[in-house]
Amino acid sequence: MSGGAREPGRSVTSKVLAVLGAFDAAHPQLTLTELAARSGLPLSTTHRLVRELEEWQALGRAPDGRLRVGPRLWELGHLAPNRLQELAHPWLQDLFGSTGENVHLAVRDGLEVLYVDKVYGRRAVPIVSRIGGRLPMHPTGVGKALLAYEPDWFVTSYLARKLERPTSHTITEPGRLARELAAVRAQGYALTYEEMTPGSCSAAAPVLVAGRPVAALGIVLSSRRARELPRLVEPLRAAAAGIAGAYGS
Amino acid sequence: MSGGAREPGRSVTSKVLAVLGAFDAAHPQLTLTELAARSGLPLSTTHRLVRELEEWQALGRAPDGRLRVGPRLWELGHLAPNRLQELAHPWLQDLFGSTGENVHLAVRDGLEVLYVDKVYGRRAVPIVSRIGGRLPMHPTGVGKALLAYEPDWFVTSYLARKLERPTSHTITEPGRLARELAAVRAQGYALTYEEMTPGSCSAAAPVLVAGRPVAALGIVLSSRRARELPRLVEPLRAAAAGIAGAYGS
DNA sequence: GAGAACACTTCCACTCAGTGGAATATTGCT
DNA sequence: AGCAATATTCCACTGAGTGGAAGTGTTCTC
Repeated sequence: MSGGAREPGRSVTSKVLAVLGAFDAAHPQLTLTELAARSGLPLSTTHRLVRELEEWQALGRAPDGRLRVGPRLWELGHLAPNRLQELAHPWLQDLFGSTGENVHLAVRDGLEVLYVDKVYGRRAVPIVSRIGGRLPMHPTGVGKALLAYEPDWFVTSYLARKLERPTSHTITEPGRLARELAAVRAQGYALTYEEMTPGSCSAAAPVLVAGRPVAALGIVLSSRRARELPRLVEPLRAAAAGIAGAYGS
Repeated sequence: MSGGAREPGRSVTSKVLAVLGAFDAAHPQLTLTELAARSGLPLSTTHRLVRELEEWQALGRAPDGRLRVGPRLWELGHLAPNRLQELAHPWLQDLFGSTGENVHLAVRDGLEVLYVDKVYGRRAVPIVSRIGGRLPMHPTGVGKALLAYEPDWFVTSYLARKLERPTSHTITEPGRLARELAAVRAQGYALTYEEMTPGSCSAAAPVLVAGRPVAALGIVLSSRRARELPRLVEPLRAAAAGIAGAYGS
């Protein structure tokens, strides 16, 4: 038999979405073969879909010929209204203006933090967070700030899993992490030291609206400057409170 | 006959893209009926596609139930690597820091400017440009800065069309616009006064790499403060030159 | 430079997923 | 309530989509 019998029960739309969904922060560019493997589709099917998506500029090519998200999706993505970001951005900007440090805003999405906005200047420490990117909660400042205000059942189930350990400073022992979160709740902000990336440390404060952690505001600097963090906590909390006030109304 | 004969010659993928493409800056949210009309698809087909796209969070719902671009596309869009933005952002940030004014970066795409980045603070004048948005070239500062450095044939064909006239200050008379562009080229920057939006004025400088206008950097303020523009031109040009230097290498 | 390993592209007979007009349900407005 | 606009479901028909296999190009290694 030469003709292909179609695999039953899968819509074309879902295949298009599988192709798009194969791209993520860890795999921003892929070869056709990788894309086929990641989307679970036969190579020839992937090839045809890619060609159409490329024609529409939904996908593009990196200089080396690998596939990546194209300009049309970039444009489309920016159409998604994001009330939180629009409203919070001026505060991030102010905070950046008064401190000169990397500032970012994140929300919880599932068991991860999703970065929603980021402001950085010329002499920024290179940091891992990028807008639209995701990181686990327990090694990040914003993650801890958010997690500390989640209900107990959520925290318990979060801690019950095997926790990733990106650096040797990452706290993964459930008891210690639980105590850490209690401290965050008590003082109203979280601190990290090289728990996610060697060489950087951070402070973060939750944006609490009616007691619910709708977002967290974080500030990141080189770990050599860790002792400057305490000075930054007050402006950080003030900005977080400002965002909370604006968001609540 | 009750069953639908399929319209021949159109792939499902193209229909999915037609649905997504129906959203633009002028129509960020649509009802199902509007969406069907804009994408040129039958209502029932649109409905089925929308349901799948919604399930995958490629589309979402506004509070009033209208459809809009969903979080998954927002996330996907941010994966599109944008070398220009990443590299230029620190300069916009610096420029904002030293002036406190709205700053944005745009490229030419076809006959329009496409806004690639924007930095604004708490007391920003509300301006029309938004990241991912498009505007015509002749009424905007960045548009004029870009157009002035395009080859003659391009400018001629641009001016030959009927030009939109968003405000009474918009220059649409081809001869006058051509002279304006010559002046821009002579002085190295463009100025506007209420040509796009009543109440705002702007200055813009091209980012020239090997003589080609790869982008333009603009600064926008309330038109009541138009006389402050000249002071801003030098830092603006310096930042544009900095971006050009970084981009060229 | 022969040969292998890999990545990409094209081909084509088979068949079921997608189709869209019409019927029905829901919502909003007067 | 009565009407209009909008959203959702239904279903018989069929060609668009399918994917294995063969063909082409590119990049290694020996």
